[in-house]
Amino acid sequence: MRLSRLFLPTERQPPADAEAVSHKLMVRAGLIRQVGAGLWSWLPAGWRTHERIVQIVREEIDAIGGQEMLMPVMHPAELWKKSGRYGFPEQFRLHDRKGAEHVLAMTHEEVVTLHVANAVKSYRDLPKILYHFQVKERDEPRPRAGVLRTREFIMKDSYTFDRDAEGLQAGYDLHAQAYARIMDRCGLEWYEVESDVGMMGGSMAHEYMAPCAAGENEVALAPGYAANVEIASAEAQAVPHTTLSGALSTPDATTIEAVSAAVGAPPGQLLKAFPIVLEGGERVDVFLRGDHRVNEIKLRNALKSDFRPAREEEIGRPAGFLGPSDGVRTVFDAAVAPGPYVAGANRPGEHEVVDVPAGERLDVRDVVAGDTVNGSPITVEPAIEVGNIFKLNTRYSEPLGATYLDENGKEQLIYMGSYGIGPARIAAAAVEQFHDDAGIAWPKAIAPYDVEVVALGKPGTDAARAAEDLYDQLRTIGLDVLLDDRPAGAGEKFTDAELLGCPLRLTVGRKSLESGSAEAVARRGRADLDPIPLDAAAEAVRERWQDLP
RNA sequence: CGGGGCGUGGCGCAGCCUGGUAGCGCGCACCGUUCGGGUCGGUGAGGUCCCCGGUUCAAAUCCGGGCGCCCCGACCA
Repeated sequence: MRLSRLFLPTERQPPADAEAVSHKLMVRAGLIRQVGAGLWSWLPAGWRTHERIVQIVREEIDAIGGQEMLMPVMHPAELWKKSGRYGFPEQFRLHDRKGAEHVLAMTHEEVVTLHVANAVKSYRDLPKILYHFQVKERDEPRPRAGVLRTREFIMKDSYTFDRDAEGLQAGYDLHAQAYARIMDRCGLEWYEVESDVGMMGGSMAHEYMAPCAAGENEVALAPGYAANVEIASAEAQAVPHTTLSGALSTPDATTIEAVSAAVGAPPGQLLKAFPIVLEGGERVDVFLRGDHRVNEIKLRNALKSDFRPAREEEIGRPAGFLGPSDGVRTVFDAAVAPGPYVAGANRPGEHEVVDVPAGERLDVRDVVAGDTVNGSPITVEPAIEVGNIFKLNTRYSEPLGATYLDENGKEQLIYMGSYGIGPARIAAAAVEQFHDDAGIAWPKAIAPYDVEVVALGKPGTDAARAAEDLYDQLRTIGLDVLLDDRPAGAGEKFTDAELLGCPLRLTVGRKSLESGSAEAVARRGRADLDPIPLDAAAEAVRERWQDLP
């Protein structure tokens, strides 16, 4: 492609409101443009990257037996009512001219299950892996960071259909393998982490996380261990017990910090109260060490019930001075070692030292850096979720009637899994992970173009002709080449090339022609490579190419 | 949903407080110059100042309402 003809509007300055690196650079490099909140266009060069990622995903899902198809974005609302997923705040709803209700697809479990329910009759039809790349519409409360969190985005979603849990496990494992290959081929740094399955059913889930500063998730990492902090579990660092005893006057001290200061004990020697009401109405007081935070997802999972914070009148004791009490079910976090703690005295203005007995514990706290897993301290890093795999079991086959007849002619529910990947997020994550002050440094598998040839000197000069010739040579060996043939200065061309971030830059100019070569620079690290002899360019470039990241 | 901020040529901004013919840098067009890190000089095009209403002789500027966008937090089944 000739840069003189490419629609690649680069900007010297980033959008004023951009915060994330990928947001700034992708806009500046002319890859994406905003249309509205969480609504983005992909310009030609950006779309090339998107489609290269798509192709990698396609090849790997095909390789595990996936069959590509396409399902619509607009669905009859009835289908979602049937599955019990109608009316989420994130769901776009609309009416057609006859007044019939429709929704825009947030995902495609309902539709794919509908087809399978209608078409699959026998165990002989199973297993199946079906997938498509399709637009998802989610009315996010807060779209952000360019293409990282949008209201409309393309997702590869695949679905496995199996006769039982073992079959599902096999499909799940296949996807885990495919995902690992996809992440590697895309050149990302990534982790597979355990994740929460949510309230909508399912029994196992993993997320594929690309660590980077703009990440919205946090992952806890230790040798051999990786988990979303939403569910991460680790051994807390021990703290010595308090040496205080008896009643302590703590007027107005209703926060951990205030109590800690008032009694002269570090937060870890305090008990923090978290009064809640379970779904069924039961009151529970959860107590954690004062230096820990409650993790509502872990708490919900541990209690096997949704809950809400208790209102003051339901607590019946002065909020801010809560301690263990006989009248209420009491739960201690796993990090609360038996022994004395400073806790609320259940009277205003007073705390007291209470002895927490040994007994049942639930792990309901957020892990923090320095906690240990198998003796190794964990770190907590921000990361972007670029993919997830999820065991649905019979969550959708049941309401939508997806069943088959087994060998005994007995009707059985189909076991399902669902597996998503966001190509846009992979692209943004790659930018986040691989950039420098000058711009993007794409992994070679997903760069908009493989090589950018920079032609220096005026059109019609020897250098310009040599650049054209090099451009032709490289294209004949199957490389995607961008030729900067614009009538612009060298500085402008180099600056734009570095912004766009193609992995290999070849410069042809008066200087390089003296030795009959093109200068070669690897974008990653801006490293000078051996020059490319122009009379045997194809071979030499092929060689350099292999070593590029 | 809570908090904060912004809306003025394509991009980045000033002007608003204190009302009086809309400005700067970059970009763009043309001419010349330069031609290996955004060269230099000249000429020029381009704006419903987010929208509606009000105050006023006069509103980008003051007042009221609305819309849009961004950031932080909550949320993200």
